[in-house]
Amino acid sequence: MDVNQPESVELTERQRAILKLIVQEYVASGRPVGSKTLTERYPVGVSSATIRHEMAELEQAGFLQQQHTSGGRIPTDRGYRYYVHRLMGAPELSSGDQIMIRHQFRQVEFQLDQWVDFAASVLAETAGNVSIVSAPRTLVAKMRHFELISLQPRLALMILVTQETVVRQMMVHLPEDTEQTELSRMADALVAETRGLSADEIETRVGGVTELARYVLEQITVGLRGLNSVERTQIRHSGIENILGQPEFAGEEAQSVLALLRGGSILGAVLPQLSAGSDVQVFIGDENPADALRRFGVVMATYGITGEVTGILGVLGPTRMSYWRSISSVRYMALLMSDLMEELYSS
Amino acid sequence: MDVNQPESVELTERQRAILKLIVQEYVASGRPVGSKTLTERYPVGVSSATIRHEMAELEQAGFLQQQHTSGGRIPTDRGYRYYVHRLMGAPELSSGDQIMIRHQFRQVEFQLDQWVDFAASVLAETAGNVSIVSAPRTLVAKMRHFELISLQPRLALMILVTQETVVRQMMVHLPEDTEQTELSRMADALVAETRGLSADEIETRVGGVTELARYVLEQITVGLRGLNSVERTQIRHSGIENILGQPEFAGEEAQSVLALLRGGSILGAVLPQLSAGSDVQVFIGDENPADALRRFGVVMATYGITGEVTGILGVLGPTRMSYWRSISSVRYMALLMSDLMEELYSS
DNA sequence: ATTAGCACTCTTTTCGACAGAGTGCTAACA
DNA sequence: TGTTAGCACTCTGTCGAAAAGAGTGCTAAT
Repeated sequence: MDVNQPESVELTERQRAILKLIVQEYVASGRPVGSKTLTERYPVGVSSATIRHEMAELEQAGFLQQQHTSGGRIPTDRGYRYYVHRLMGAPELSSGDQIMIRHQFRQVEFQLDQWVDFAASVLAETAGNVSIVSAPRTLVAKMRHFELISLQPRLALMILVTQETVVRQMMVHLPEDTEQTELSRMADALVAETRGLSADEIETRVGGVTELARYVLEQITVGLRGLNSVERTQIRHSGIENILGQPEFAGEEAQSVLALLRGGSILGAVLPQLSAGSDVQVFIGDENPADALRRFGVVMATYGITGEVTGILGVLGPTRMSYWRSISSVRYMALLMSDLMEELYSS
Repeated sequence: MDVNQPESVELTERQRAILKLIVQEYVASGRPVGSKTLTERYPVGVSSATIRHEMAELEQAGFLQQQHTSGGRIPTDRGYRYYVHRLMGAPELSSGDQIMIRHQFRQVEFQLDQWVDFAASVLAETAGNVSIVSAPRTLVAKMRHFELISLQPRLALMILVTQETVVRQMMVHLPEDTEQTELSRMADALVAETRGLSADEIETRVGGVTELARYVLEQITVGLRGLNSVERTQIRHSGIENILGQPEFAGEEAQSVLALLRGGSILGAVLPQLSAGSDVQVFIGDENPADALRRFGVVMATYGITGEVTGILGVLGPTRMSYWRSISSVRYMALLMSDLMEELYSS
């Protein structure tokens, strides 16, 4: 277990049991849970008065909170945190689910883009939340191949393939009228010269011979840089429906999620906190750096091959969400995607 | 004006004025409109009783409907239809908006994919609804160029570029270990042979020499066919938040929209009705072929170059939506996208 | 043809009462 | 000393009646 910062305060065995039940009950029902329901619904060996007593202490310690004087208690962010860290148990997807998911991936076309899309939708499904997945990004994109295809005398389509087989296409306005044959010849020459180089290296090491070649090289560096700039990183998301049904996201709240996802600003909100390579990371409510996420729980992980290609993936839901489900799903999906990357890039 | 089927019934001048006001008022407020509010809010020259009388006739004629015995009237689908066809006036975006949009497009990278995305978001914004945009599709994709890039001895990345400069990448498992040089040589030869041909033509006319070449050709036909099969047509959408705030899409209704968009089934629901090349087409409530769209208004248009490349684009909203805004936005956007296609494909 | 007036219908809001759920505290109990 | 039963109290949610508001159809007068 390495699901973020530990919790120092010690609770009695019974308090922990009660906290656990409260979290689970609240996550399941969505309604604040009181001492009586707890004793009725679960075979705790004590009376409601005792539970009340313990609840009061848990509240004192900051694990529970009351929204109204009467009306049961709900976990605080800290309560969730304790639950996730100490009470929840090891989150692991059932092997049935694992096999099913892995099998589904085999059905999908062998292609990065599709994997990312698919991962987003599978993750949304298994975690029952909104999922977000970024396409993996290389630290430094390196040229593998490029093509120039003449469209008009002064317009060409440039197709750029990196070492990591990421393909990017862009239109290039040419400084002078140029024939396809000429373009092809130049491309061949430049490919030979720039293979395996990064944008920086191309810029310093390679001197263009003709003006045209210089211009094309410049475009290539632009293209390569574009591939590893964070701003351009695309985020796919899926499963907004999952979150929409829930009571806490009635009207306005729903819009805020949508806005978050559309602008792609989740990335900015979440990314700074993520340390690559570690296990699944969980941010609950206030723990989120971004204000907009204060009322959400975020479960993220990185995937890929450390030091080479990495992407992020995770889910986003109300603070009151099933962390067990989310964490197990995210963890497994990160593992799976890493495997796939390994497979794709082993060369 | 050519916004779909005309309406035969004749109304008096006053009835039309009243219908127009009712539609506008209802679209704006979302609440059924009664005779009194109408006389209070607008300078109609008659009393509420007269309005009531006329309303009763409009209801008889099928343009209005009452949800409850008391509580004002709302337009029927037919009422909207009449409004759109006869009362609304020519929908045209303000020239300011037009210039702004066109200018924004200049800022975007010169690339098809980006245009489609961008069109979706601009359209959602200006129409204030959910927008859907399909990438333009050629009737028959024709080969222009392809590349094979060796990844592993038996795995290559194939990049396929059509005459229309649509790029598709796919992984190809090779039947035997093959070197990059060998792949390149074969690709060059096959490109020369297949340039300008469609999948069908490639299949019949070109006989592969080696087993490998035959296999690659087969993959190419698969790739080309994939590009013009309807099922694969991707739909981008944008602006779900716009629709979410509205009262009619409180809980469950919202989910149905999401489901529609996610599955990509809107395409299937809308496409059959669309006749290419004509002006903007409007489907109001029951006029929609698909059951799922019965409570929506749909405004669609095709764009592109007739007979060569066409895509669709449009918006989707509650029946109670501003048709004027939607139609003018869709019309302008279709025009703009057609211009861009023209520019891209003029060669 | 229009309109003022009227009786009627329905929806929405408001308000009080009441049940339900939960709490804290205290006193008794083991 | 930890546990429990009991009690008074608080707050929420629901139910129903009453009132308000909006709209309608009809009729009779203009």
